[in-house]
Amino acid sequence: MIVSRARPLVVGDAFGHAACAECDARTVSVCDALDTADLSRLAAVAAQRSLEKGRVFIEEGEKAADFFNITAGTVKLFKLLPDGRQQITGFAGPGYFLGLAVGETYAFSAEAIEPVRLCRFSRPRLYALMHDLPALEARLLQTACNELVTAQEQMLLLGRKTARERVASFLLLRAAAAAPCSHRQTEIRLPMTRAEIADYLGLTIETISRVLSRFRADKRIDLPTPDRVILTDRPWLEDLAAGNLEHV
Amino acid sequence: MIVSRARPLVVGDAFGHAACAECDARTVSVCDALDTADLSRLAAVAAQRSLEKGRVFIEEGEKAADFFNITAGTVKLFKLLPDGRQQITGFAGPGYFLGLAVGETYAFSAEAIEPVRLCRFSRPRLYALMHDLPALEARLLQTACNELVTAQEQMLLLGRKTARERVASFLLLRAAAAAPCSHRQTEIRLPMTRAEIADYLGLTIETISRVLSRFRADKRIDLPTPDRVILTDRPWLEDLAAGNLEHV
DNA sequence: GGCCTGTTTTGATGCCGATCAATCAAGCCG
DNA sequence: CGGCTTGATTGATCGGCATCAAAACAGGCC
Repeated sequence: MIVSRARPLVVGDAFGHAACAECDARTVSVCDALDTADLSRLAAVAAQRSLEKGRVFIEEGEKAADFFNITAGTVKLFKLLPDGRQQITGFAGPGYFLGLAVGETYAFSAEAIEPVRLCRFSRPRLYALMHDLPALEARLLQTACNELVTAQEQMLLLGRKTARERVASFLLLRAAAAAPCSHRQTEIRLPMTRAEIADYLGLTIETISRVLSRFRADKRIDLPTPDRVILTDRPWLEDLAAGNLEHV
Repeated sequence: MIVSRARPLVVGDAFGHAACAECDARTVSVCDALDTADLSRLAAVAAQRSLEKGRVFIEEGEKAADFFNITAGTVKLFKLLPDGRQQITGFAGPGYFLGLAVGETYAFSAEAIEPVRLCRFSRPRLYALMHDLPALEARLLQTACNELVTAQEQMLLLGRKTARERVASFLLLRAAAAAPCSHRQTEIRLPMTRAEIADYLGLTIETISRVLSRFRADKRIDLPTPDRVILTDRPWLEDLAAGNLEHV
């Protein structure tokens, strides 16, 4: 449930740019790399869309025709095996740039797990713009490197961490993702279901639930509702996530 | 054991460029994106090095001062947990561009698992060059996207595939990596130990060995020596790796 | 050859997390 | 209110891979 915040009415100097001026994701997205004039050019090739929860808007193997920039809500990025096994490779919130694909087709699928708003860019148009705006290309490279680092961290988690370490890492990751909004908060919101957490961490629903219950019993976290978590012992969680404990 | 091939003596038109002309990795690396004139500029900021087996030349957390381009041999990229658990995030052979790091520090370590030759670029110099040569920057973005796709595939493997599926995927990946050299070969060489395969696939040495033995008993592969594998039933391996079997 | 060292293979056992299954809590709607 | 649905929690049991242990093998060296 995204709070639909009241937005100030802004009269833009260019079509589309008005939307950028009031965009919540403006300062944390690739758009931040551009000055006002160039942002207008970017906005000119963008189209805004709203997606209801559950909507799949990228399908693995489809022709990669568009890039996306999330401005509100959360999406999951995932890959499937023929028998239905699912691996979620990441959750993308406001500011996330999406669609960096090699070759002609998407390598993953994407689904809105909440109501989502996003900007859509046609691939050839964005490429053309990249050619003109080195700052944009540099920013995308930077974004890709960030993702790469995140992906490597996730491989360590999936390949070598225990269930408890994975869940601790996940909670801290969520806290970090929410941090830019209001610093040092101990309470986090989980917009995804247990099944989605499980598919992200390479575990099962039951294991997620059990580990969270155990954390609560040990007074490391609190769970007022299933989708709200309060980190009551963050140092301990950090040690666990880093692999410093695991004899406890 | 890399075969040290005899190289033709070439007189380059610029210092360093001579080395490029005789470089085995030239056509499959980022260097391929540049024309002769620009390649000279790239070569001018490069330094060649040889590394013995076992040499760690990038350490996670260290200041990211250099980029590297492998020209011969194989290196492993990995992350460690404090208690020694290791996750290998990838193996890099000739042509691989290395060091794409966000921020100031490397996010992973790198070690030569064979005798290695590589080109080293100082980070600020390469950045400066990127500014001048859009083709280079575009190529690096492309490289980063490729890595991202590979990383996502690996997350699926680590999070959701069984031990047998992982090993099958690994063998096919090795075959594909060797393919550019001589197409459709059924024999592959494994320059890494069982321990390294295990740390790459999120398994143990024993499991790797057992699965390979089982594959051989089932006449899916042959193992003339521990580091040479012949894929005798590639279609079956492909089905298994894709997750289409696993009732067998 | 014979010894040494490190890797791979094979075997016996155990445990963590998966699976199967039941209960619980929270909407939603008639 | 009660029946229905969906997601979360808790319990009982199982199995795949890890762990522990030992044997087989290979290469290097004298």
